[in-house]
Order: sequence, then structure tokens, then C-alpha cells
Amino acid sequence: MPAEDAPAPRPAPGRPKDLEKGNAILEAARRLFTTHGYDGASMDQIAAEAGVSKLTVYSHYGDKEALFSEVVKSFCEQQLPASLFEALPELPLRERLLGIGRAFFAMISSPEAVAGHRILCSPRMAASHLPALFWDVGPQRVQDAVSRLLRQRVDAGELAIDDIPRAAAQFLTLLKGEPHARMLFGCCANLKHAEAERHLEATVDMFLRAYEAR
Amino acid sequence: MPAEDAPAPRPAPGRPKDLEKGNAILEAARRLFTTHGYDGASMDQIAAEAGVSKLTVYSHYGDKEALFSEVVKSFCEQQLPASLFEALPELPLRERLLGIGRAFFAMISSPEAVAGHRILCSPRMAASHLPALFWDVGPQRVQDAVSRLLRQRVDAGELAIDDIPRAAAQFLTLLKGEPHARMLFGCCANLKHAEAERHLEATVDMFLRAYEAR
DNA sequence: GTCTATATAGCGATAGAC
DNA sequence: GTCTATCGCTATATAGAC
Repeated sequence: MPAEDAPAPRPAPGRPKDLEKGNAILEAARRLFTTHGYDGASMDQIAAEAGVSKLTVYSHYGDKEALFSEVVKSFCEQQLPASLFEALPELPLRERLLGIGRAFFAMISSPEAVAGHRILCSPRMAASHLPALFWDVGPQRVQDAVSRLLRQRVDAGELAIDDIPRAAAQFLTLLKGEPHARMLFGCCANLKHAEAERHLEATVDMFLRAYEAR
Repeated sequence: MPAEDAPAPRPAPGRPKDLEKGNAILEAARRLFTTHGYDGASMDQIAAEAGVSKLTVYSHYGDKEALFSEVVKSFCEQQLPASLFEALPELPLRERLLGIGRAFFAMISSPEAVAGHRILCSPRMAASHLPALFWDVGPQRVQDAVSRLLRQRVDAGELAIDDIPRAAAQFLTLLKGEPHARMLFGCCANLKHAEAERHLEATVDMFLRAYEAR
């Protein structure tokens, strides 16, 4: 007997596949933006890659800039490694800094992160406030977390630092260093594992020579 | 007596105003590329700004990419401060590093240099070999010069450095630092003079604490 | 060698049928 | 809510007159 009174394979007749298609669009946009840049990824390509029509993209996200903004937002939320924000005072300082450095350097070295960096500081974004927004939810949060960690080690007498936020910025700047600059300019493929590890050790060693309590 | 045998107001009848117009095009291109980016500056605008026709631009430089390449080349040649490449061993080390830092930071902080950096690491340039070329004639040359200077001070017993090229890269990385990153992302106008000076001193002090011979 | 006018193509965004 | 077809605009690069 097919007399089911309300089988309702679609619970919400109004907008059945919204979320599904919305996520497909977001993923397609993330892929195409990171591989071809902002101008290089056309709304036609994004719609085709997501398997929907172009107007569906527009009805979900308004326009291209709003779609890109959503991509950046979701990207930042899933990128920051939790290990950066734990104190772990039981670990020796050098090991703790090496751990932070390893996670941070891996994060900024991923092809998607490099591509995102390139887009966000490109001339196309100069008039937008999105880069400044990204700075607050990305680099600034990391820097604050490192400042808190340094503060603890200073209080414990392990470090002698005058200006802690500046030292945190210096540490992160050194971690990026020449390898990250070369990646931005496309001068090299990713570092080999041994080279990256050598870079991390050299960074931590230099930082500790400058700031370790004598 | 007007009997000059070859007055020749035009020495080369074949192409009378070539160099003049060529330089006007180059200057117009430099201005528009640095203010509007690579894609943002159209060949129409460049031709109009230079006071010539668009076809003249094409006949002089071939296509847009070649024109941009010429702009980068001429820009690099006139940007590098000579003071970076002098040894000046009679100056105290800290003053010498501060001088280098001041010149280097001023160079990379100029609106044109920031705009150039943005363009050269933009996704639009990812497929080109121009960024790699720029790296060799720009950052790499500076880094080599700093390496030579550090080598002298190590030989003089003032510094204790294991890996000199890496230390040179660290010094330049620190000089760029957070301020330069913020400029790239458009998070701030130029630093005030006092802030920049404080940044330079903090950089040199940290570098010396890490590498000064004890 | 230089100019005006145009060919060709791609973009973001939208109107109307279902 | 979703799709096909198209508008309006701007770009690079080129053909033909002088």
C-alpha cells in the first residue's frame, strides 16, 4: 500500500539542497581561487566545478567578493593548529619553541596558504578591507598566542625579554624567513624535510641566544 | 655664416624621437603599474599617460609582459642604495648595522617598492620566471653584500657566526619584520619616524645579542 | 613611425522560462 | 530555487590611412 501520509523525502520543500550545494560551491571556490588566483578564477569555472549554474552561485553568495570573503573565513577557521595555543609549561623551552615553529612553518608553507597570502596582498585587494580583517583573525591571533607563551617563560625566569610583543613578532618573522619569501616569489619548490628542520633549529637557536636568561 | 656642412637637427632620420618616447612610455608604465597593479594598468592608460598612441607602445616593447619586465629592470638598477655595498670597517659595528638597516628599510618601505613586491608575488606572476629573475638581481644581491660585511666583522673577532649566509638572511628578514608584512596587507600607513627608528634599533640589538662575540 | 578605428575574446552580472 | 541565454563592459592586440 503506497498510502504513506507524509513520507517526505524532502523535509523542507522550500529549499531542499541549499546547504549541500552551498558547500560544494565553497569547496570549488577554494580550489579555484588557490590555484588560479582571484581574477584567474571566473564565476563560470566555479559554477562548473561545483556542478551548479552560475545563478545559483550568485543566489547563495551575492557576488564574487562576498564569496571570496566566505572562503577566507572558513579557511582561517580550519587552519590554525591548536598546538599553537596550548601553553605546555612542562616541556623544555627549546622543544616547545621547536614544536610551535614546526606547526607554524608547516601551516604557512602549504600551497593553499601561500596562494592565499599571494591573493590577499595582491594589488587587486588593495582597496578592500579584507586583508586587514584577515590580519586580525590570522597573524595577529598567532602573535598574541606566542606573546602569552613568552610571558609565562619570562615569569618563570627562563627568558629575559624587554618588549614581549615585539619578541613574539620577531620569532614569527624569523620562522617565515627567507624560505617563505622564496615561496612567495616562486623561486623554489617546497624545502626538503632536512632543510626545513635545519631552518627551524637555526631560528630557535638564534632566538634563544638573544633572549635566554643568562 | 650658416654654412654648416651637416647641421642635422635630426641625427638619425630613420627614428627621430624613439628614445624620448620610449622613456616617456617607461615612466608612464612605472607610475601606472605601481599605482594600479599589473592587470589594473591598461595599455590604453599607459599610452595616454605617455602622450603616445597605443600602437607606439606595442612597436617599442612588443607586448605588456615585456614592457613590465623593462620597468622592473630599470627599477632595480636605480633602487639599491650604494651604502649597502660599502664595507666601512672604521665604523663601530652597531652604527654600521643601523645604517644598513635604515637604508634597507627605507628602500623596501617606499610605496613603489611595496607595490612592486605585491605585483611580483601576485598569482598573475606565478607562471612567469620574472619573479625569480627579480630575486637574483634584487634580494639576493643585497643578501650577498651583507654576507661579505658580516664575514669581515667575524674575521675581526667582533662577531661569532656559524653560518654567515643564514645570519645575513636572518638580519634582513628581521629588518623587514612585522612592519613590512603589515604594509603588504595594507594594515597601516607608513610608520612614524620614531616607530621606524625603534624598530631598527630593536632589530640590531637582537641581532647583536645573538651573534656578538662574548 | 605614428595615428584612428576595429577585431576578438573574456569577464561579472542579469532577464525570463520552468 | 534553478537553469539557459544574453547584456554591457573592458581588455589585448591588430589592420589600414597618412
